[in-house]
Amino acid sequence: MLDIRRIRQEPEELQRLLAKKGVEVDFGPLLDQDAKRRQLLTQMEQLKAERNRVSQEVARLKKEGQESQHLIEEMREVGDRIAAFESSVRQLDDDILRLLLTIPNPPLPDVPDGKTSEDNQEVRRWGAPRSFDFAPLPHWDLGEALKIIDFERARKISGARFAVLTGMGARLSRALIDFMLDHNRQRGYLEIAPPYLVNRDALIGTGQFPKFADDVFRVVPHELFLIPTAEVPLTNLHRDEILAEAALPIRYTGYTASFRAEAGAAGRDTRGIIRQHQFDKVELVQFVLPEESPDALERMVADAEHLLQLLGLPFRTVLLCGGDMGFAQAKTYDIEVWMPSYGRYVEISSCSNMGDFQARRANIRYRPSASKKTEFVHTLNGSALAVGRTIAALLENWQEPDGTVVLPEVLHPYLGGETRIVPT
RNA sequence: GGAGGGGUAGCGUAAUUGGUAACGCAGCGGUCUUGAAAACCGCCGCCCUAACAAGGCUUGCAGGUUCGAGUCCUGUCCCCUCCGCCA
Repeated sequence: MLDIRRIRQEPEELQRLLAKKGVEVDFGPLLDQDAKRRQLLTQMEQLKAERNRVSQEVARLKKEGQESQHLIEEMREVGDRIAAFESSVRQLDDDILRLLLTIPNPPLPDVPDGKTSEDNQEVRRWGAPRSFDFAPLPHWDLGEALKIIDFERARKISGARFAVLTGMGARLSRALIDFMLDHNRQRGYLEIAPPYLVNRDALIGTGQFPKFADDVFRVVPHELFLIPTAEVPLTNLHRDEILAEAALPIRYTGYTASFRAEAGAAGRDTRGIIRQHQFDKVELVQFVLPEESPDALERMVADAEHLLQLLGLPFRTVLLCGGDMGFAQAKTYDIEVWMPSYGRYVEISSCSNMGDFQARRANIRYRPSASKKTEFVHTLNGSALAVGRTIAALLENWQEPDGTVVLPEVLHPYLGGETRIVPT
């Protein structure tokens, strides 16, 4: 959420930055309502000050046994006027908040211009796509041949965009989660196991609501929502809290299933496990001092990249252009893994600096030791990594001509010493 | 799901028939001290403001009654205990 004071002070600059995301915003109505609200607020507070003063006077007169009826009648009328102001101010508050919640986070100045993923900037490349001397299979065919992914039965029990992992598929998934969590913990993140169902305020806090409610599964009649990412519960852990400066940075990692309705993604990635309604992910979330968030983002990307290096999966890292960024992000790096079936790099992690955007929505602050005033922290999040896509990448990149799949060494301890997946 | 008890600043506790939130601890700053402790003084919820002054708001949340609500009324959320159910 944008700071209304900043909108007052530099609306043109904000409009210029938001244009990088391809968003045109007219702050006019918002600023009008803001000005009106502050004017009404002042008048209301003056009346309240009078009422407080006279009420004290009434108490004093009563104690002394003196008549106070005329004051009470006077204040009854003042009370009615206050009530009228209150309802106007409340209405304006609601309107202003509703507008603010729909304005995206302006990108940081070093975010490149551009409209689509074509305009993203590649910043790094690691490993090289393998050249196969046989015809490699896509992971959906491999998964069925190895009997480790069952799409048929998933369709039966749940529908499209679901998968059942079987045998070594399920074990590989569990091993990856374990491996990723251990790795992240060793790099300074505290492991968290959060709820998968959250309330509306949590989703407003991280930015999914109110604008992207259609992408989230809603559990009626409880008004709870299935998390679209662990970012939601992890970031909201500190909603409405004032953190000690000494406690920062706070780094969390957590495994959860994630649930996305994928509204508007019809026809994309329909085969395989790249895009599912339910998928596993290990997430990183950080709360940091504002001045430290740029460095924290670089470090977070390196943490996620390191996992891919250990797994021996070729990847490239791209800095997203404004037009390809999400609603709440101030700066985003995507890490893309080489996916032979696609013949290109595919997103396997997205790491973002959210600036104070989520902190304002979720009211996450800290108290700088130097000053009395509280400040908003900066939040960051990133996947490390998306488990389903990692499985797909491992199967495709490490398949052998005989139909088996070689498992990277780092996973052997997590798989009881198994070194490859063989057909059963 | 049912019954009962509870929610006041980081923690622990106050507040007369309704009269405008008090105290202790912790924390921060200062005095004193070689340093520390102790003692003493100040600060120690939020908003508005460039900042100040002034003012407003704040007893889980949202309403209501009232000149005035921590206190009375309604709804709701959360926590605890017991019963029921349950992995």
